[in-house]
Amino acid sequence: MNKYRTHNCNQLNKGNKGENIILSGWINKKRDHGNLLFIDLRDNYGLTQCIIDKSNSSFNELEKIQLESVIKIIGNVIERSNETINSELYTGEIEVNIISFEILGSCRELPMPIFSDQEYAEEIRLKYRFLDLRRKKIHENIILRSKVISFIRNEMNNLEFLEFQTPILTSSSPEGARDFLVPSRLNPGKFYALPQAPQQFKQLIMVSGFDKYFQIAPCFRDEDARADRSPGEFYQLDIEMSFVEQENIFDVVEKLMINVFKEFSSKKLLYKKFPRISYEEAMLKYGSDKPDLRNPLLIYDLTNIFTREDVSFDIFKKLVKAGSKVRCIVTKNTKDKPRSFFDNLDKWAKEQGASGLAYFTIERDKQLSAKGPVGKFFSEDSLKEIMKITSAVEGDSIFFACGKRNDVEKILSQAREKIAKDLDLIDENKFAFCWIVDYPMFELDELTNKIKFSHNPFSMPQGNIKDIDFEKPLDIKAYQYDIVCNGIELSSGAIRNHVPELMYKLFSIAGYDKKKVDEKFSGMINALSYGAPPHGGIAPGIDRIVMLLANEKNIREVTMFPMNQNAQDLMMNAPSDVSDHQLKELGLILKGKK
RNA sequence: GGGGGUGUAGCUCAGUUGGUUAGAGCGAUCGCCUGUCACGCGAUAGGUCGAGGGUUCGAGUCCCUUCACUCCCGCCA
Repeated sequence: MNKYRTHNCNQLNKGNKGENIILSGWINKKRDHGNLLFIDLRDNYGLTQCIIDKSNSSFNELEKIQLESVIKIIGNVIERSNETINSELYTGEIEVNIISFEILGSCRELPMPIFSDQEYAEEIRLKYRFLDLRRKKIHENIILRSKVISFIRNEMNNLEFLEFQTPILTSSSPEGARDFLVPSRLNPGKFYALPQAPQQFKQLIMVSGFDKYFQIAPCFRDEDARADRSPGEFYQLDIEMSFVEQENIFDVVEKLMINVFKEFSSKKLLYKKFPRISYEEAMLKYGSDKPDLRNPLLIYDLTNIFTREDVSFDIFKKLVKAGSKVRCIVTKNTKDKPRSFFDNLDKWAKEQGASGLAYFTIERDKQLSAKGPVGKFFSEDSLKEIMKITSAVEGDSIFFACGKRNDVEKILSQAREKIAKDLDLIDENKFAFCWIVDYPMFELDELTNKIKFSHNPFSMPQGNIKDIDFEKPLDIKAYQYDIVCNGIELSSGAIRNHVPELMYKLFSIAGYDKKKVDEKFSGMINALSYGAPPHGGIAPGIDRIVMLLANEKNIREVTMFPMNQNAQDLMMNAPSDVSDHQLKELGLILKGKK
């Protein structure tokens, strides 16, 4: 108890009847009956209805006070009559009869209402974030975030992981995302980089012999935003363990995810044991390495159908001959869907930059036939073969895309989502987790046609080191894995390569000579040559986990002070100009603005 | 860097085929109202229709440019 309050705004009930109390909070809502005034007083914890009538000398002043002003109320608790009980409030059986009040913080006219379920332009929400955060839904999201982080920290502690901080000012790394750079005053012309992740540090922690590490780690990447990706900064549950295999990591993370999601959501887990899907299979069946497994639609490869004599769909046949792939999505029992359903999808695909989606529906008159604009090109036998490959039956429809493998994967992945949404196939009350495993170590850069790391250069290639065929680098798989939930990539991780010679070898394949590796990764490579344990880890994204738990589609809804899409903080005006003096001290000259 | 959407009162939105003085709800201000909990009733104020240019007798509406916000592609080892 202090001078501001004896109770919070979600505490009083019938048991407090007759007590003299003090409450402080924001004026959430006023209902003015002329000679009788109701005030809903709000704080972090809840609402309490307060009441005052004309006989009180404070009435006139209170009647005029702005919503969202902060006031202190001295009053007594009275029981409400049966008809006036509000069962939606914890404090709904009582109200506070106001004796006197005091303004603690007055409020100007609001740029946006607080007590409302309306949605507002992002610009105004971000500029007045401190007001936006008073609103119920987002206020609760931020509290949820706090609780989730606290729960995770507790779980990790119980599993005997040690929490360490790693540097925020570190060195720029050549791989990966763009770095945020910080000029060094003491080392003119040189720059720190903010860590994209504590990747090297957590490995060095293992080399230092600490065995099991975690951190709720800030990560900084100067890349463009998406709905599920904050520009600039985000948080990962960074984990690293020594003397482990892939399965040991899965075990820890799977249990952690199950505990977190059970604790904070009433939605059901679709799988108790998270399915493992190889990268290759994911790309084939879902067109993506972050498939939403709630979505029952699957992709099938029909390239070979277009080499048949009895299929006369010449456009596709020509493309297939030139190396294109044909893949399809089957929709069940859609024969009675209106023509517009099919045409809209074709139109939509074209809008996405694809060449469109060909389609037909399998029907039976006397014999099997394909109904739709391209149906006539398929013989009955070819239809049977298609049905065999795709498990399609009469009444189902088939949507085709043809093109380069990457392009087909991409458009069909998007089409899977789009069709499932249109047909309402996704159960929003489920969480579908899965592991994506067996990532390739390298991939071909489409622009330069050179081999590059497809994921993390520090990953351990699969198989016995002596048996790895370095002549076929694109065939090398890595102990590299992602965890995905409802189509959102929650994290990726890997068993690390702790063998320096092997590291040099892999880097050389990606075009880095020994000198460059020594230069760019000196801390790392040096450390590995002084007795490094086998180790591995993972780093689930905290923001995205909370986003899923809060049932939000946008990461700003679970971020207290987010930046806008252009990486600006509209409340704090960041980024901002700096003084000439500051620039001079840092040895920087600006070339001028655009 | 590219593509889509949005931009009208403090807030959320409507505004027909280009046609008189640009509307509504909430909020604000003023008045009435003693049991509301999205209280109710009445009145008043509040507009560079994001900005600039163009077409037209006439533009919120059509065209061009541009800005802001947002979604997507690229990017994100």
